[in-house]
Amino acid sequence: MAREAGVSPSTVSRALNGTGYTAPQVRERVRAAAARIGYIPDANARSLRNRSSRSVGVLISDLRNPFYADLAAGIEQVLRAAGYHMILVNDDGSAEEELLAVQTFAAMRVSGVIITPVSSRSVKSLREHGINVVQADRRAGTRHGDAVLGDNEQGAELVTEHLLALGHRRIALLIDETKWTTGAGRLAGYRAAHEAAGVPLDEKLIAFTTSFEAEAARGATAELLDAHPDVTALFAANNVIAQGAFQEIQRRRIAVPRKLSLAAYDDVPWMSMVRPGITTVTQHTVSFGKRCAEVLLSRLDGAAEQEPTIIHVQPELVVRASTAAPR
Amino acid sequence: MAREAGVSPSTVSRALNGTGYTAPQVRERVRAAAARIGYIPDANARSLRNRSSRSVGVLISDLRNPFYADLAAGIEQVLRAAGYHMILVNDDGSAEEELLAVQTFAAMRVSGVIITPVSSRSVKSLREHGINVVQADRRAGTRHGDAVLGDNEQGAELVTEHLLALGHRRIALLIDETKWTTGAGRLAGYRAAHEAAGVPLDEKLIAFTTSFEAEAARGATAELLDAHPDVTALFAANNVIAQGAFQEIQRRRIAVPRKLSLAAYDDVPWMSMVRPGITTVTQHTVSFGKRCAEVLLSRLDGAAEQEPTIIHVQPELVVRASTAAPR
DNA sequence: CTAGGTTGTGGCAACGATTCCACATGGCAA
DNA sequence: TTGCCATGTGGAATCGTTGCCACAACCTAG
Repeated sequence: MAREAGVSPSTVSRALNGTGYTAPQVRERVRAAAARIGYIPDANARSLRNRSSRSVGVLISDLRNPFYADLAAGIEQVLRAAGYHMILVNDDGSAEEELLAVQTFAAMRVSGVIITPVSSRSVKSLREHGINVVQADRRAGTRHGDAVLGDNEQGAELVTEHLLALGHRRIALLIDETKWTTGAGRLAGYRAAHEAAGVPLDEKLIAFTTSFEAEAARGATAELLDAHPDVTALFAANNVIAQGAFQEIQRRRIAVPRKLSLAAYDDVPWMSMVRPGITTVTQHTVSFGKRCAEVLLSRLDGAAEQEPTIIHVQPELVVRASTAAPR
Repeated sequence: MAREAGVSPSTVSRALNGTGYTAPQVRERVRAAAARIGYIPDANARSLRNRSSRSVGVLISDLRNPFYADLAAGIEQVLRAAGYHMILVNDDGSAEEELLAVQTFAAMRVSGVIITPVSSRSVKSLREHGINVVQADRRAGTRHGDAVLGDNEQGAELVTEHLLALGHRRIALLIDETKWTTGAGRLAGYRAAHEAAGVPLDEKLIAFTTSFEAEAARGATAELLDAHPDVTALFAANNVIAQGAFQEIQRRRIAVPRKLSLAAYDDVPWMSMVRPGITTVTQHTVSFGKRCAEVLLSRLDGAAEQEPTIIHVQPELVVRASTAAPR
């Protein structure tokens, strides 16, 4: 390239990047030569020299789950606009895969990582490598560092309050885990709403699913309905569980909301397509993703040693037709 | 790192990569030192030296569309297992964004790109930069090079045959574009099935939507139903159009399939959640994505100058409850 | 006329890993 | 003893870019 333009490599660099002195006609000559031979500066050489790349690692659990897909879509949109690109890795909820991805990101000298963490080891490991981390949606172990989180407790409280206000007294909670801050928060909100309303809570109405699959949630719903026929409302703690619950309810031809109310957490497309539409809590997932990317970018821009940014995304109750007063 | 292990950089490289001679105890010493200081080889330096990276660019139109999300999920799964990682870029169906992404990929010296192409320029540009390209789902302009495609003509024929066999004679086609091979193929299949059945086709029943949004499809559906009340079946040429059509049908409280049959292309979750379930053509999208990655990987492995691989994924009709004989 | 500043360019080292080549050591056969 | 091969290690060049430094040309003020 330097040969093609008849100048030194230094001058090429200055001309193309606009740093330092360059005579206008030389700059033009270099530009013309670059266009002529289709020259594109090598990003690897640049990263090597600068000790940082324009890449950001994004580590999520399951791209097929619309929640994560929307999150990634929001992240990518903001990163792309800022001239970064996204290395996307699915960890399938596995801590081992997550650690492997961390290795990869470290090797690539990414300028940051946005992660829906599975284990705290990965987050710790990233920090040890001096990589900026933004935890998205939930936090694993560590209480510090940048994070963009939903207010799970408040969201679950909104749903539960809504059901209690309709007159429900036997409200079951279907949930997959409570180790993560998401599950723990939603459970806490469910409890808090009962407490606030002075309604006693039957612990047996908290049903745990055995895996992250919708099919497991369907099974759990079946067991719950068999064991407690007096339940009048079901609160599914995420979109996958809601799917399983909905399928089981459909299979049994239970009239919703006449015989049973159903509410969910996270708004995904099928919830507004089915009849009755599902009452749920939306977290505006695409904007959620955008916020994550913005927090990371401002960390990259600004002085590294700022206070950690913790953003709480406001959950919002979307009332549809799947919830009504019990008979 | 070389200092830490007390050996030369050359030896570190040989020990860690297992290339050339290395004494077992030295190899062990190097490994131990690497583990002790958390050493991870710099991928940029490696890529610079090797003139190739372990990255693959993936360029899709819209991550929020479950078709693309599933495709990307399949691709990522196979790439990750093979030690590659995925740079994911959304082009929002814009040729400009697509070209920008091509620049990025070229700069990164990715070992290949998997693309659902918008314009043929991008594909040509990638080839000119000596980058391996696999076209996924559709082809833009160029007829050669590796590709993994659905058999759109056959898929559309399956749907149309199914409707014709049920006795429908006024079958409308809702479609967004016919410039891409997907749209063109589906239109051709719709025509071919009519031809084969000897049923005359009313060209006015082919309705074009004005954008890629579901809302546009809803509008197009409304106009179509107003203009041609004698239509007994609707064939939506993709999942987004199907969503718009379904919403309009729901809004009008048209009884499906009693008064109107509805069929779609591509199977996405809501289609099996709603009642009646939507009859559609599945392309097994996740496997579709896996195939794309496999084709690329074998191109990277094998001699570069092999014949182009063209894979046609077999479409499959999924009959659900949204289609029935007309009254 | 000279000193010092401004503008513009090239040379060189460095980033970190790889790979060829040179070279050292030791064993073994002639 | 000499020569050769196998084994193992280090040195140096290289990949492409950047940024510091030196230096050259020219201008301007004293």
